[in-house]
Amino acid sequence: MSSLQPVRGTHDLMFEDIRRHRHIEATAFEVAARYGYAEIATPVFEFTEVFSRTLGDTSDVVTKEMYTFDTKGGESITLRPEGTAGVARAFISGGLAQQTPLKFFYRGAMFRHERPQKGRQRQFHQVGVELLGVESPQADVEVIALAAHILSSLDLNGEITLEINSLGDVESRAAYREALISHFAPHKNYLSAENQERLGKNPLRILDSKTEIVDEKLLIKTAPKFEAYLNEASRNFFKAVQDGLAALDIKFKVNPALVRGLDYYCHTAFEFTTGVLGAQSTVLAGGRYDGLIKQMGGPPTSGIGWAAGVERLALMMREIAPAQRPIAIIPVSPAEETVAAALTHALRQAGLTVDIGYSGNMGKRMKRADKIKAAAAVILGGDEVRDGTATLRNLDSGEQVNVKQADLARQLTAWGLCPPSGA
RNA sequence: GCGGGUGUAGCUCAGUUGGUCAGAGCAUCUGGUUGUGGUCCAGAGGGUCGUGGGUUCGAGCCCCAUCACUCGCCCCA
Repeated sequence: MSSLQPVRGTHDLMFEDIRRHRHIEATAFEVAARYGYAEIATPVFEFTEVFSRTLGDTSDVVTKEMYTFDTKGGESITLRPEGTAGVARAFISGGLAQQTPLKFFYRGAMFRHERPQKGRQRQFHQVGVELLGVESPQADVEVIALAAHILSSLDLNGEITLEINSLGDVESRAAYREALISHFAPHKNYLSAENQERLGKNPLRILDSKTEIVDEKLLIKTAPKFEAYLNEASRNFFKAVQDGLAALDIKFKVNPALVRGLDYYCHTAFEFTTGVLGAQSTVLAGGRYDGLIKQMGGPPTSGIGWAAGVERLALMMREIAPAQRPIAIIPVSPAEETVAAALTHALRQAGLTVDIGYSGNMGKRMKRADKIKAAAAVILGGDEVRDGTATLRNLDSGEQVNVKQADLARQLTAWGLCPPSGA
């Protein structure tokens, strides 16, 4: 193994890649801000129990995918595998219960020791939101609407569909769990080893397993439906969410197999998926977690949120051009380099994007200007320096004029090449 | 974690049954054009064939291991 390779499952982001990431994060934040969400940045690592307590011991994320290590002080800390636990911890340790409702947006790197694949890395990035302290189904609607709004703002290549489901409240879920167990337990032998294990820990998860075995398929297909076990309150809640989405003209499909394993999830679960990313089809997912903050030791507080995978969205995005084409300053000979440097500085101060090369004759510098897609070249030779002028060449049209150095910005504006200066 | 596939120049890839097979295009650099780019022409540089072993007279090609990527499972964003 070469030590000069990046660690497995990690990536350097540059050029087009990082432009896409920035664009996704900026768009997500901009739209979220319109909905009243404020940014929160929690630490990249937390005490291990922040995650182990919230994600539970049945979750693969906790049981085998976390980057956990001991500090010199003997504390166990973990690189965050997801964003919600950190926000919930911040809510508790900051005593924010007095300030609900709270709307948070976050972005950043997450870490999971999974087997890498396209759209699945060990260090990856998410943007996400959490809405804390609102019990009403209106919160679910808003959070889903925000997600849909962001996704449509990104102009993605490929269809994205929204699926939702209800996990009901505690009572409904307990009843359904019992029903599933009594449905599957007598035919346990038809289930795969994985599903037999789930039967004990997490019977809901059996519903969304992909199996090829006919008998198992049939068994899953004939399982009782959650709908029948939702109590009235849960049913009303789910209906309110669906009505709310319909009122906003947001298309969705109810998918009874869409489940969450952890106990603190309740009511709404939703996923935005695409067919263009292979096995990594989920692009954004979330749900309601009314039990989470209490389970972590805070005051009972309802919450709902989602997270989206930046890498996955980036894979679906069209090309992002660099923000601004530069102006290239080109001294004809070394004698003009000092003046050229001063002019470069002045134009940058005036708010222009200016590039100057550091070597080569004029022909090479022109080539470089072309390669970096400069909009115009400012040519400074002996004559120009003597007269306090510059030769300005429009690199798209080939048009070329001699102007006073002080008039450069004006001429660029006339050509439509000079963006409004920040000044 | 499990099961497949792939790995040759900076990039995209060709390399027939192991015996001039180390190549092409693009990119880069140089020159044609020492005050004018994008086109064109000519030329040049660049590869321990992912890495480490093994088989063989001989391995890019076969075998083993390993690393990375990739597809599916799993899990999830």
